[in-house]
Amino acid sequence: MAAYHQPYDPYYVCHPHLLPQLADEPGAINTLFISGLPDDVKAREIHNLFRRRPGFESCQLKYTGRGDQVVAFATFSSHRFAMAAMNELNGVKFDPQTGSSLHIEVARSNSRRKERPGSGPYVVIDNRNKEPSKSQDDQSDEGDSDPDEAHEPGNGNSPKEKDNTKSEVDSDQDSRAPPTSGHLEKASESGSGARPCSTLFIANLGPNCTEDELQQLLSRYPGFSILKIRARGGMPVAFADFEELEQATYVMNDLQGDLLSSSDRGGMHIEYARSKMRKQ
DNA sequence: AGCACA
Repeated sequence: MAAYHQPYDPYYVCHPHLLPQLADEPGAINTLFISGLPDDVKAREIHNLFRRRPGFESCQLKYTGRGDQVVAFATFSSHRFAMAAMNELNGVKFDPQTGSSLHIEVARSNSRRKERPGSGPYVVIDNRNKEPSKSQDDQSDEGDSDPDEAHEPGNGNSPKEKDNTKSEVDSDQDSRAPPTSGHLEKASESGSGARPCSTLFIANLGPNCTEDELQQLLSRYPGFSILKIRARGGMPVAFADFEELEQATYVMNDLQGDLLSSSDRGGMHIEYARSKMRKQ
């Protein structure tokens, strides 16, 4: 079926302002923190990565000054949109050459640094050691340093370092179907297609995955209660129950695509379980 | 793509 609005725009994904815009509770974070970027990443690349994601508002690239480390922030019009983008892009391979993959988390605080007409398309913050000879080389926008954002993100619970390897980033090619094509529906919590549940379903485990291995990993997260593994003849799958939905969601996002030492077929695939684990 | 326990 042809999209009766915008039939000819290959860049068309969907218009954020047409999507159901559930109001964020005050204080909701709508900014993502992106690390795992190659040190030669360009602001343009970050912009291209996010610009067609529903609800995208602005992004900025930041040279932290710690070595060549570069991080980025992307701001969306709502928390949900930010989560959707995070779920789609987290763990994605950003540079096929080096194999570096994106690590995306919710930022510690919202970016106040919106895209401003006067400041050019990309916001770049350069904290690299200012060599006397070399003035600010980038299109940095203003003088005030950045009091707003958080580098080492962490929602109070971020015990790990990752090495994911996942799908290819679709950054620039505009060939993606809109997640929502016009008609209203409860914005899906994305991530899994399933509806949110405080029990997680963990698949793509290797045949040698042990309950112990998963237990070790999961027990580092707040709210984790019970793990169950089923082999059911085929590959093992696991169910992990959490006290709160938010804690399950955090773990799903944090561990998505991660490799276990027993993994032999890629990283874990984590979704919300179809039903909450029965308390017993 | 794979979702159990009651």
